[in-house]
Order: sequence, then C-alpha cells, then structure tokens
Amino acid sequence: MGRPPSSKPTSFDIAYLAGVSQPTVSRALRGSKSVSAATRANIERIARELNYTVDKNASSLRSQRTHTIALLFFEDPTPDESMINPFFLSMLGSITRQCALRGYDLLISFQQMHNDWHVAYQDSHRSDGIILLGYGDYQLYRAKLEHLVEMDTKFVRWGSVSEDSIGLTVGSDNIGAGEAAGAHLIAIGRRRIAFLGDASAHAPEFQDRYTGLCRAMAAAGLAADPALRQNAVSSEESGYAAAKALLARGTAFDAIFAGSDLIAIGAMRALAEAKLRCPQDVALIGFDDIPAASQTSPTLTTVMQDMKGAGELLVDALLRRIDGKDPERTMLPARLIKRQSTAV
Amino acid sequence: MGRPPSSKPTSFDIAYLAGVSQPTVSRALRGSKSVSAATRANIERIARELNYTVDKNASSLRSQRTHTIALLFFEDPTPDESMINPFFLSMLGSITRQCALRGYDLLISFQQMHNDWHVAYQDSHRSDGIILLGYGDYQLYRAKLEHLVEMDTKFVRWGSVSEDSIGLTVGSDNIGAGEAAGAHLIAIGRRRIAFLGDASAHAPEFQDRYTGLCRAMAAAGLAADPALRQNAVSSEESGYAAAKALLARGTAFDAIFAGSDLIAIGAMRALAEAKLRCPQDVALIGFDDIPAASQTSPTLTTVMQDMKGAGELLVDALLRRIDGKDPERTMLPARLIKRQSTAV
DNA sequence: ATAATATGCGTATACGTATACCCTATGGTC
DNA sequence: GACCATAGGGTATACGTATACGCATATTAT
Repeated sequence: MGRPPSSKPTSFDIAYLAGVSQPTVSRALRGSKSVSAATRANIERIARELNYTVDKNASSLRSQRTHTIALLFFEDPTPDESMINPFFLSMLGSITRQCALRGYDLLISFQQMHNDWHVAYQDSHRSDGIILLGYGDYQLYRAKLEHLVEMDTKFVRWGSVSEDSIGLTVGSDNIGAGEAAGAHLIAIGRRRIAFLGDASAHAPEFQDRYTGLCRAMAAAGLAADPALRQNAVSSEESGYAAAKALLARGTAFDAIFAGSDLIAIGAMRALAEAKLRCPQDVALIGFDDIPAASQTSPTLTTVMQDMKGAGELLVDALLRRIDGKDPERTMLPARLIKRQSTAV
Repeated sequence: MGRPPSSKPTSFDIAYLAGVSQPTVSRALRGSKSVSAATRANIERIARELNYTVDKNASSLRSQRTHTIALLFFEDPTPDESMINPFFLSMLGSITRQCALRGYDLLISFQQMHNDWHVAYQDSHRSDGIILLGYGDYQLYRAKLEHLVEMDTKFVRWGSVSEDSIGLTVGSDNIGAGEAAGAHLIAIGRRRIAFLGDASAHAPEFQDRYTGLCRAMAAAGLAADPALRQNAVSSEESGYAAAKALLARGTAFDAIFAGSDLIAIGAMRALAEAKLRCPQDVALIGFDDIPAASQTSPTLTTVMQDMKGAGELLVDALLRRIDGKDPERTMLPARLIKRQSTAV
C-alpha cells in the first residue's frame, strides 16, 4: 500500500512504518502495558516525526469520551449584547487553565435561559460534562436542571452551596463570609447593622450572607433588627434606592452590609447625599471586590471571593463526578478586604 | 430489531420508526432536497419526539467538518496566572455570539507561546479554523504562523493590518485613529505633539498610530519632531518613565499622544509631578478606552476600538477563509472619545 | 410509444480510532 | 515432558454519520 505522505497521517501510516498493526499503535500511544518498551518507543518516534495527532472525532466516537468540558454562561437579556458579567469572566482564566492541566478541552457557549441548551449539550456528545455559570437565579430553570439529572448528564454549577441543591453546586462560603463581615463591623463598635440585598429565594447567596451576619451578631449577643433589612438587586441604582428607603424610614443604623459591591456603591452615594460620613457615621461593607471598590471615596471594604480557586474547584468537582466519584469539597473560603469604609 | 429506547437515540432509531433507511434520515435532517416533504416532516417530528441530536463526533469524522472554531489566547508569562488581558476578554463576548449565530461551537484555549499549539490544533480535527489573540508581538512565533500557512490551516489573528502579514489579519484602523487623534490635538491649537510608544517592529500597532499622527501633522503643514518620540511599552510604569525622560530632555511640547491608555496614565502622573497642568499646558490622548480612562483626573481622551465589531469580523473573516473565499474587509474604524485631558 | 430525465430512496462503504477476543511464543512448574 | 500463565500483538469489529452510487418509479420530451 502506498503511503501518501501528503494527507494527514493516521495510525495506519504509523503502523505501516513501524511494521505493526494499527491497534498496536493505538495501544502504544495510549499507554497500554501490553506493548513492549521497544515497540512503544519506536512508534512514539515515528508519530513525532510525522507530526501525528490522534483524531479527536474518531477517538471520541469510538471511546464515547470527548475529553471536553462545556462551559455555559447564562445571562440576563441585556441591551448591550457583548457584555459579560466581569465576575464570571474572571473565573474563565482559571477554568481554562485547569482544563488544560487535566487534559480537557473547553467549549464555551452563551445561552439565553429560555433556550433548549439542556437538550443540545446532553446528547450531542460534544462534552463529557457541563459547567453552568449564571446569575444565580436557578429557580428559573429548575426544570431543566432536573432534566439533566434525570438523563444522568454530568454537571456542576456555581451558586449557593447551602441551598437545597439540584445536582452538584460549588460556591463561596457565603455564610462564613457574612459572619466575618459582621464580626468586623462589631469589632469596630457597630451595633445597628443594616443589610441591603434581595430576600427572596431567587438570591440564595444574599440570604446566606445575611444569615452569616445574623450569626455574627448573635455571637456578640446582638439581635438583628428586621427593619434594617432592605431588598435590593445587584445594581448601583438598586443600592441607591434601597439606602434611600432605609434612611427615609428613619430607623437608626451605624453600619451597612451590602449584598454586593454595586449595591454598596449605590448606598455610598445615598449616604453622601444624606450628609452622612462614611465610615464615621455609617460603616460600609460590600461583596465581590470588583475593581471599582478600590476606586471609590472612601475605598470600599468588601469580601473577595477566590475566583481562581473557584475555577479550579469547579473543574475538579466536575471531573470527579464524571469519573463517578463524589467531590471532596464544594465550598470556598472568602476573604475580607479591609479598606477605608470601615476604618475608624 | 428491538429498539432499546433507554440509550441515546441514533439515526437508525429514527429510520426504524419512520420506516426508511438511515441515510434518508441523515439527508432529511441535513436539508437535502432529494427527500420528499412528507418524509422529511415525519422524520423531523420523530427526531423531536426522541430528543434526537446528531452525534457531533460521528458527523465530524465522516464529513471532515467540525463546525467548531478554536480561539487561542496567547499571553505573556505572568505571575498571576489567572489574569487575562481585559482587552481581549471584551472581544470574547462578541466572538462567542457570532459563532453561535453562525452555528459554530467555540473551543477556547490559553497558550504559552512556546508550546506546540500549532501542531495540536492543526491536525487533531478539533476545529475548522483558529482565531489567534495575543499581545501583538507575532514576530516571536513567526515560524509557527508560517507553518500554519504551509499546512493550509485556516486562521485569522488580531493585529496590525497594514503590517506585512502572514496569513489573514483583522485589526483596527490604527493609522486612521492616529490621524484623528493628531487632527484633534491640532484643532485645539497644539503644535508640538509628542508620541510615547514602542518604535520597534515588535509593536506595529504603535507604529501605525504614530504614522497616523505624522500624517495629520503633515496635513496641517507641521513636521513631526523625532526628538518628541519616546519609546514605551504598554504599562503605566513605562509611560511614567517615558514622560519623565521626555521632560528631562527639555524639548518643549504641548501635547502627548500615548500609544495606549496605560502609557497615558503613567504620563499623566509624570506631568502632575512636573507641575504641568493637563490639558492647559500639555494635552493628552491615550488609546484603548480602558475603564480607568474615565476615572482619571482629568478624565482621559482616548481612542475606543470597536471590540464588538472586532469579534464579529474575526469570525466572519475566518468562516469566509474556511469556505475558500476571501474576506471583504479586515479593518475596523476606531472612534475618538473626547474627555477632559484635551478639553481646553 | 419510447427514450430521456428527474425524483426519492436504498445499498454499500468510508471516516480513524479503541477494544474484545484470539493466537503464538516463551518461560516456569510439577 | 505435559501444563499453564504471561507477554506481546494480530484480527475483527463497533462507534454513528454522510455520501457515492445505483435502481426503481414517475414525469416529461420526442
């Protein structure tokens, strides 16, 4: 048989040159121990010379393993279509790297929540598993998640770990972080601590942060005043409005713990307008440590989530799940970043 | 033959249920016109009922088309491994969306420049084409690019379009943008315009921006003074040092065009230290419109590149190249954003 | 009416790999 | 010396799809 050296080399080409059969080539390159060292070395040499690479499609088809992970971003329908939540973007780096490290390819896709992504990715053999990153409100597609579980599709998602979970969830220790934030405020002498953040089941992370705050207060013998809890979604506008509402209500407070930095920045503006000094009159803590948090005046004390660790943990957890094992760990510690807004 | 309905449905299952042969199913679902409307409708109905999706691996293997694009990020080896250049990240959104729109999957990978990515991606049939995003210095892997061309691998990269290109390049109209920046400075009465940016062939974008500036000056009957050109790489430190050097040299100037915002911000600091007012004494223009540009004091006039258009154009150009056609357009207009640093 | 198309589909096969199974030589065991 | 395990690797085949080809029937042209 003539070997046309022009076209991409296959395992047959190598087999021919090495004087063995094609399966032997496959075995040698995949590390099967039923190939002699000499044969394997020879095959590897020839493969290198020919610039041979295993055809991923054929390999995946035969083995039913793609060595690929799909990353699905979910997004609110936003006017500016090219925006991505910077918070999740920062995870992308570590996810990519962790995948590469583990020998997996990474497939990326943005999804509107109403799409049939759960069908498209479960059966088309594009990936061995799925990572879901979204805006937290998994209630909206609970049914689809349940469908994934039913079809035994492997997936992990980023979210609130303590929540009654569908499938596997990885997330920051929001309760612990909230507790640390509360403890810090108490340590600087604050007693009347307000919380700004969505109280509904649609935002379990916010719930957890509030729970942590309450826990810290309880530990200090304080009671959380329900009147000091004000709803807000994660935006500057919403934070501004929430702080305004709180002020209008007239209930006294000497600190605010905001569910996110955006909320905190909005609140900061409301405080300034009300001629309240931060931190002297009202100390302020945010969450996320977005870049703007170190640019505000005063700079914002906040909680930094370990995005690098998050990406790695998501990948690790998913790979364990794919291998039929259970992940050891799904919660990540977060770190309090102390800045001027709590420096008294 | 029994149909085990438990396992993932294949085209054979559909064929059986529809009473046709498997190839007919394939033809029907791929839109071949040699299938009757009735048969096609029936097949499509059954496919929907079974939640059937085409097995991507088998399809790609047979057709030798993956309908997947690989996006390769190149990065300087950086201590913080999870950092991604935010500039390229902002392109990711539009690239992803454009891929989805065109029915392509997107494979993402970070690469160190020394790796053998050119081998791994050209032959393993993972993708039909490659998008390369990096830090501009393609000289460093010129050989690998030539290898890609030689192997007839389809790829596009982001960079300086005017440069003597290997393969297909998409980029902003740096010359036009430089010209616009120069024209603006001249319009506000500036005559002695300094340029901060790398003059070597490693930074063709900077070269182009300078060329544009010279062109604008020439159009106004002015000559660019070579003494007012100062080397700098894209970092705040380097911009600071470059401005310092310029000031130390004592050559008079009333404006600075910086090759990037980071350089401009560094220069702004040097000006402040030298007790020079911006823009009154020295007007300043940057490039890129990074978020910080609107936070500086004074806010920074700069050039905004069309990242959304860039992503779309990269994908479009690559798909045309894959189809054997040549792209119509590879250059994107950039837009001058006027802020306080040139407001006199 | 007969030949020339076209329509709609079945038959056979290829894509490149991985694995179940089988076979042949060794070498050691009793 | 008959017996069995083991190493090393060949044979056959499956993974699920897409396409070249052929073959009827239906349609039109002549």
